[in-house]
Amino acid sequence: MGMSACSHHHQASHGLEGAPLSGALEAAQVRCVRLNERMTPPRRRVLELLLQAGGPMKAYDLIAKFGENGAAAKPPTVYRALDFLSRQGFAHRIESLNAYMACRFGEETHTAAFLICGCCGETQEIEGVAPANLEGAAKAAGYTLTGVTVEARGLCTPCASA
Amino acid sequence: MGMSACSHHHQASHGLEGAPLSGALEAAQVRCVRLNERMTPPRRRVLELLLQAGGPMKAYDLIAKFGENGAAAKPPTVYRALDFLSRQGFAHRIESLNAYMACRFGEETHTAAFLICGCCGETQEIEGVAPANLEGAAKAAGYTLTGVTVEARGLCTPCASA
DNA sequence: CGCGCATTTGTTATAAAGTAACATAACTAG
DNA sequence: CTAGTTATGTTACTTTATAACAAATGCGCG
Repeated sequence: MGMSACSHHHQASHGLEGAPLSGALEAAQVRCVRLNERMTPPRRRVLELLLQAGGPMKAYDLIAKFGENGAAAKPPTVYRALDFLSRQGFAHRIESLNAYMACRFGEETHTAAFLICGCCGETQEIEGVAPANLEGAAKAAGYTLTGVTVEARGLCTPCASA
Repeated sequence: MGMSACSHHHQASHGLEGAPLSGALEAAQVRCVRLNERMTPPRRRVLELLLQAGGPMKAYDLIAKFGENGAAAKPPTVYRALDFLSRQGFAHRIESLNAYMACRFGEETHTAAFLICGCCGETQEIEGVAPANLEGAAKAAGYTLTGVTVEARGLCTPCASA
């Protein structure tokens, strides 16, 4: 759930802007065309906000920032865009934060895993940490796997040393 | 979030009752004494409901069932008990379901991992599936780990064959 | 083209999940 | 027994998310 109270606010921004931002949006667009999916204006706008943020965003912050001129969106507009972006792998829901984040990696379907600082909220998506033995345990229990969520809690360097 | 619609409702109950139930409650009580923690009536009651259910329960279902004679609890009563039970390892929050489940294992602190059927909701806690390389990835990113959540989605045997 | 179907969006309303804040009570150490 | 801490009771509210249905848009096809 929430962070522990933490007095030191560092939080490098990590967000995209300018050419990298439009490049990432363009790449998403291209990928949609290839997959026969539609990158519509609201979907594109939500992805843009996530890429600009460069970290986890709450749904209602997206809703508040959605409109170009300070106007908010209606909740379903943003939730539907988030559903789409998650289905296509452009974004992930971070369950333990009730937040959403642009996917850092390419289109290959990976096991999304996150390192979350419990103090400042800094969150990184990481690769290659699929749980060992999970396949075996699932098989033993008679489950066919469709996806795995890994969310690791910890302290980032600045928070640990403060 | 929710399950995919699914017409077949099997769901073996897995819940405790009678002697096994009171035994489990007694064991929790004993463990609390040893750790100098207090197994108070509301905490005990919430744990009892979780053990009886034998599977994930929503907070508001616990709230509704809390009172002995059909009376509901106030939300903070149950949420506080759930916080306590989670801290002590008697229960886990299942992030991707917004639900809570009694811990199936003993007191050793383990990485809680779950197999969740996306169709019928059947959920099992499993052991020994800590993510490979997570320690390394965390270290590389400068994180000190404090805990890990693993939630695997899939289809249980009845749902897969239906 | 223009008709029909599927997908997406707009909109209103409401459900579900969780917490803040503060008063009261119960344990526990001295 | 009294002061401090921990837990509970209670009211009110915030945050998060979805249902339901109407309007619009895109898209294949005759």
